[in-house]
Amino acid sequence: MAAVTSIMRAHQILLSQLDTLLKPHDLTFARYEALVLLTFSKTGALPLSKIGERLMVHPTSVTNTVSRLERAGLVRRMPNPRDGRGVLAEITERGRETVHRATADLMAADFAMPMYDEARLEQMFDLFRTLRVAAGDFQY
Amino acid sequence: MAAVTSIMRAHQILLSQLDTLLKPHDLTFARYEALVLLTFSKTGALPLSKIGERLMVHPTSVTNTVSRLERAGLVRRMPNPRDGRGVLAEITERGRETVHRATADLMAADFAMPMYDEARLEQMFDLFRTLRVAAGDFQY
DNA sequence: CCAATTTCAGCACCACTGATATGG
DNA sequence: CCCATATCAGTGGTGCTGAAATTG
Repeated sequence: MAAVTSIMRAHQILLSQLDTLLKPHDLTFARYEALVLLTFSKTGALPLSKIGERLMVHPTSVTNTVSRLERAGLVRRMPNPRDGRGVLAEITERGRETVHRATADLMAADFAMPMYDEARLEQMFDLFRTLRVAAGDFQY
Repeated sequence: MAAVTSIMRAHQILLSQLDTLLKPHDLTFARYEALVLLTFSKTGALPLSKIGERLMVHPTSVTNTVSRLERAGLVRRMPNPRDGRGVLAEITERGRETVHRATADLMAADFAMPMYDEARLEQMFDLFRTLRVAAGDFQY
């Protein structure tokens, strides 16, 4: 139980600090994650379904997130040429610039975790890998 | 960054499973935490301000949480005899029964973390202690 | 007079359900 | 016909701000 509340509290603290760092860029962490995902894709565009799968968020939440990013001009919707049912979210030039600046800010703040060295960060990642695999995250 | 998203994902998975376990008891994890805090206090009653401090939640959120618990009959509001400005939230008998049943369910499910042994849970707690101390949690 | 406690109205965000249109 | 994709409307939960009433 102590471990559980520990995760809850850590998440709460982290998210709050990250959102504060991202606020000047008009981003929340959820939106930032979506943008980063797009920058890491080859063509800068992904079907909404893929985004939801990778970030483990509900389809309606993806629609909402993409709509907000689109209103901010960081992403644009495109019909999926390989599936008439689908929609692609494509990152715009402004989106790339924004993600670049935001990432610089986050890195300057050590992603709000300046108190850990590389070894401990890796330890943390490894610990949670077990949980995430059990929950079906990491679906390669 | 991988460590950060790792925490985010783990939290998301955990909270979802915990809330599913708590749903039959008409509780969310936030409300469960508040109830547990009350059962652990000597008199079964605490000022709202103390609850907010311990759980690190905003004063208005405490008001909201307590109101929901009160509507469910698990808690009742009392004037604070030692501070005319304050309000005490006192757990009711039904509240104690509910928390007891809910805790039994959570323990039966190993708090949604059956994949970890004691050593790893402790390791997790210790890792996050650093972050929480830095953020002013653990204000003894 | 200032500070602390609590409440309220209101807003943003996220998760979800249920229903719907469209296409594979 | 069934399934997948995406959207919309609506609900519940949480987190905050700003303002107010009450009391120390």
